[in-house]
Amino acid sequence: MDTPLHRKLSSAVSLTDEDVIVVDRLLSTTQVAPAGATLIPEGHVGGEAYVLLAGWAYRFRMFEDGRRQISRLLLPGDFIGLNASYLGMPEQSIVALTDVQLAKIDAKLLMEHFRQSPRLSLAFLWSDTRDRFITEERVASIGRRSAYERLAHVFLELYLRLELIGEAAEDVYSLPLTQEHLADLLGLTSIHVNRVLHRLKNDGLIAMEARTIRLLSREKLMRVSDFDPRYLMHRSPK
Amino acid sequence: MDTPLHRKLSSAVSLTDEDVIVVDRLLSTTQVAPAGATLIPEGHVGGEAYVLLAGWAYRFRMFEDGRRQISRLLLPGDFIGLNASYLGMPEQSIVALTDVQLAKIDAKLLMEHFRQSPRLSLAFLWSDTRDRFITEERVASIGRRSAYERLAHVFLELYLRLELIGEAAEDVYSLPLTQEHLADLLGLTSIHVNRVLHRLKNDGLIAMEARTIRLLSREKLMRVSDFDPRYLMHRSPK
DNA sequence: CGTACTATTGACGCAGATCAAGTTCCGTGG
DNA sequence: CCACGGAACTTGATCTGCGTCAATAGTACG
Repeated sequence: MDTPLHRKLSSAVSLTDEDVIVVDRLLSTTQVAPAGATLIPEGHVGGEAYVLLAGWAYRFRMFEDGRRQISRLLLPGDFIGLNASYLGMPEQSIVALTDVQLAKIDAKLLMEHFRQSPRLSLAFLWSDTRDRFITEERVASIGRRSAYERLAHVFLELYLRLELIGEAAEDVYSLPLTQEHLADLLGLTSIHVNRVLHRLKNDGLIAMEARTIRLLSREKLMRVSDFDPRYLMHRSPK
Repeated sequence: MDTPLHRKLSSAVSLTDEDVIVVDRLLSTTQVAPAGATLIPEGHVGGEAYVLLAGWAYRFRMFEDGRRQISRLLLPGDFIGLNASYLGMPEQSIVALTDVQLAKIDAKLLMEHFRQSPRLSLAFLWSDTRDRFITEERVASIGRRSAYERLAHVFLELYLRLELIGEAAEDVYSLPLTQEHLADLLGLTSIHVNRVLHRLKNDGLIAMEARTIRLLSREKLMRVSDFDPRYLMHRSPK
């Protein structure tokens, strides 16, 4: 098989055939949900864990007065609520951004497998650590980068993350985020995102049409945003 | 023994005597470093892993033009570079904020122990997940909270984290951060931190003298910052 | 073709940055 | 015990990136 999850895990470690079988079995019970569906409700305890097989989702913090901050974007191959489920701790809300396909996974059972396959547990540790690094780089973005730099940075990040799972190539990928999503992800308003997006286009850094983005100069985007790809823990970190 | 690490881990799971012995053995080789010392240099690969036994440290991202963002504050009982060490991946810089006492740990050996003690590995998974939630809440802070709210929030967070390890009680704790550290942690300038700190004092929310902070009204601080303690995954999440 | 998102554009305001001086606090050495 | 030097903290004046408010225009779908 050649799913996003397989690509992702085997980019980190060389899985044996047996590992692959274990992973496949994990993904056996699939289901779908439409865009906008709540996958994990706010504060839900001991909930289910999933692998996102197709489509995008996001995890967010909602404030009492309506402010919203997206804390993490979930792409195909990413885990949803795995740690919280296993620990029996509450999760933040997670909502489907597009129509999604999910595989429900049994967290306890998965942890059981880890005891048998060091490679598998290493791959998951890698995935977990990478998610954390992504969030820490987001802190750096929101805390210290300008709006222009933040957008440049996130478009590069998404390209590399999607490329890893075979969903981006030749500087082009499908971007289902609205300007409001981008704003909530980057700590901005959608109005400002709109203006800065135009600047990026005018400056010849990106082109967008119909939910598709093209990076016209990764080189310039990297320079602009002081992009250091090491945090993504991919193989050939430029 | 009753170290911060023991308190932290046993707050999550009930460790057996044997687990405690394993943990103790991990902490056998201790060393010290002065305030300002670099514990992990930028981009260092396959480095050492430590447990912070005493003192504070921080992990940060430095930009080419000198901007700095602290991505994580490390308190006694926290792990330093554990995942990165085990995975052989590069780490961000980590610097001692105060004089610190460290125990070098062997990441491979520790992972070995996990295979034998489910409780121990659960405790570490809890710690890891909690660190991630803390960072995600920081994203929410920097992205959507005002400077006033951010400071209120971080003072509550630090209180609860320190209380867990027995280093804060009765709304008072020692706060070795300078205003510049606070600024780099919260995505502000030290000048603005200074002004807002005065507002918090005038409003009767906190009092500070000689590197010690007193929370005069946790109630008000929580209201102001829309503080939801669940993300810290402590036992009695009020 | 209406209803409801989503994107766009302009005018204006403000939280927080920047610039520029001080001042206070300490640790250190004479 | 005091003088010195460098952090750390203050305070004021001014500027600006981004937010807020308001209105319009696409677009998508039922």
